[in-house]
Amino acid sequence: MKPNSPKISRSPTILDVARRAGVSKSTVSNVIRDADCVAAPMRARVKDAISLLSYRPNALARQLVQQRTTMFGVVVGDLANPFHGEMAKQVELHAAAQGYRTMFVNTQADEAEAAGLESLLQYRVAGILFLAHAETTKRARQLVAGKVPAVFVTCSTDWGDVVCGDDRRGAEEATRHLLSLGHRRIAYFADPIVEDAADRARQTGYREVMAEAGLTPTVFRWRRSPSRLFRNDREVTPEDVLRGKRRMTAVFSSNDLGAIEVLDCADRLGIRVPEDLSVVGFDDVVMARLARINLTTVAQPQEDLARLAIDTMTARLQGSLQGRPVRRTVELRLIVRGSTAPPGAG
Amino acid sequence: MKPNSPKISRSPTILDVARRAGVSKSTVSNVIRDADCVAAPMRARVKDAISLLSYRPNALARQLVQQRTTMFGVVVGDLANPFHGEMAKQVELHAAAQGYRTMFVNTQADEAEAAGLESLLQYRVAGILFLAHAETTKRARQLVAGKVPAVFVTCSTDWGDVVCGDDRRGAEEATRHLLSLGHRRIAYFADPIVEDAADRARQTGYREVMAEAGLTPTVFRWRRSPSRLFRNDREVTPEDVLRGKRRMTAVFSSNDLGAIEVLDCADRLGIRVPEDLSVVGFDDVVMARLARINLTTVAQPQEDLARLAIDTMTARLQGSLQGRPVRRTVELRLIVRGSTAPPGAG
DNA sequence: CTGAAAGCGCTAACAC
DNA sequence: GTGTTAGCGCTTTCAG
Repeated sequence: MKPNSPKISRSPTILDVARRAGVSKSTVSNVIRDADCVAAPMRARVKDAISLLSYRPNALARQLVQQRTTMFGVVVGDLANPFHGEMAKQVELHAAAQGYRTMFVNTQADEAEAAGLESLLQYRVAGILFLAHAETTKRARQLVAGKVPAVFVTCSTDWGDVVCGDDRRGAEEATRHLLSLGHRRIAYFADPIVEDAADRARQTGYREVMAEAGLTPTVFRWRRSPSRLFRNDREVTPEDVLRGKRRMTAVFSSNDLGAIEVLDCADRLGIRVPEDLSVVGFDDVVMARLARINLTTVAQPQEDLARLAIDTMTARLQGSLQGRPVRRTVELRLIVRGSTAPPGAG
Repeated sequence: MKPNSPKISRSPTILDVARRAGVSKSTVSNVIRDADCVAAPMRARVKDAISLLSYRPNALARQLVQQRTTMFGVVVGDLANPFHGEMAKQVELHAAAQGYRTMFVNTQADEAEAAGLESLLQYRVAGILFLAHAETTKRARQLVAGKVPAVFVTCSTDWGDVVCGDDRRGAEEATRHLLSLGHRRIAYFADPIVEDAADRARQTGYREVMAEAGLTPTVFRWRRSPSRLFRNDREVTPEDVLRGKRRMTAVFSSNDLGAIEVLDCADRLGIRVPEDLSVVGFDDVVMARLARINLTTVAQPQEDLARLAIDTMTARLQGSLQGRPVRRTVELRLIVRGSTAPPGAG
């Protein structure tokens, strides 16, 4: 109604700044974008007006007109999982260092993932980083493939760039470590929360080294809630595996959480680690370092992985990386702690 | 140059859909916003066009014109910390359930926090949730106070809504538990990563119950990297505290991570838990449940905290909550596990 | 119930 | 160097 009643406390726009400084919109725009075509005194005047009004550029408007955003979508399996939490942190850190904000999408349920991805795409994120991904999910592919670059960290796919550790070599090293200690009956325990491709690679490393040594690989798989152990879809108890004459003397777990579960079982069954049972994990989560856990494990260099992932993403965005998906791996190294020893060391 | 060369694979806009369906822009808009003023056949025609072109609304454009976004900023101290990881997960989940996306800002360094907040404000986030906050940071206040609603979860301030556990009562209960087991020399160990206000409240609970029982409170504080213990700014070793005639028989730690650190020390010093030393933590991180840790602790109901935080935020946004900052607390409860026992139980 | 028109705050040519 | 102008993709009055 009253034409000159000011809208209360609307945040100032570039136009307000321009009026205040007595210049035009574009001069202000030039100043805030650090364009080099503005005279020093003019620039100072504009900057004064900016801080006077405490003007803050509207990223939405800018990105709308520029037709590109500086946001990444990050799909993370479960932030409560310490490995994912740490990875997420590193990814956010490196993205921020490159001027990108991150939108997180927690997922586990398939439906949530699809909805989350859809929403990320509506925000026109510049790219999507997958810190977890079920390969079986064809949905993700049809949703994002070709629209924005996707890079998969610590998980795998054939339709996007992949950054991960050399899982197979890592598993080989772990298995060799157990062999060199004198173990012969070494089991592989698969935790289903490990991505399929990573699990396969680790399993392959394990199987190969076992075969080389003339030993039979034995693979078990956890099923969650409540935790139960399966071999070839036949349920077996941890007791079956860890007790008796034909018992396993060592377990190589596909991740640290699984390894810690094995420690728990051992404790319950009164089996001593490492005297009666050696355990090796994978990831080197912070927890693994605790004196009470003290787990021998294959360390994943989370910071390197995150940096490489962000670098790959920005390379795609700048066009310095083009064409077919690439796969970049980093070396893994075994950290020997107190959960492994020669069999019968007690 | 060639006026009819189509821009290659630009994502379709509302206008493309309108043309394809032979209607006007606003009709399409009415359809995608589920406005009830569109005839069924028309709506169907538009929907066909939408899926034909696989049109996806541009959230940036929408939010620019609506002058409000559906994004929350989330300031998180350290995602690698399992308590924060879990909280972050719950917050993301509940925000998503209310139709809000979350932008995470990792912080620890003061500078990073300011830069992160600035960037969140440029994105015009609808509100900011603090999952960690150093009260000393006056910067945050001048940056966000009055601009967008802020809610502080598990940390405190006087310039925004606060959602947290009843730290004092929780600490009282923990201390009483130790007293009732027969302990008299009970120390409080403060971990500096716990927010100041929370630490104060927990300490108060501890001191009060000690005083009631006619006992002297004894407070120690960790300093990080390398972990060293201080009392009144005088360095003392864990050995001083946990060994000898005047040794403490119980430790109440301001968080689980600190409590686990105490377990580590005990292990190194050959002190048995709980026979020679009882330990109580705070938070109930997943780790605390491990058989090897098995920590008695005050549980924070992370999901309740997250839900309450999001509810508070949305209430502010809808205007159903107005005026001065509110403080909402949830009850905490003690989980008794294996790290506590009567003194000299061995 | 549908369509035309006016912006949201900003950038990016392109004249002056 | 600086100002003018035309949109970015969408919502939202307001006439038909």
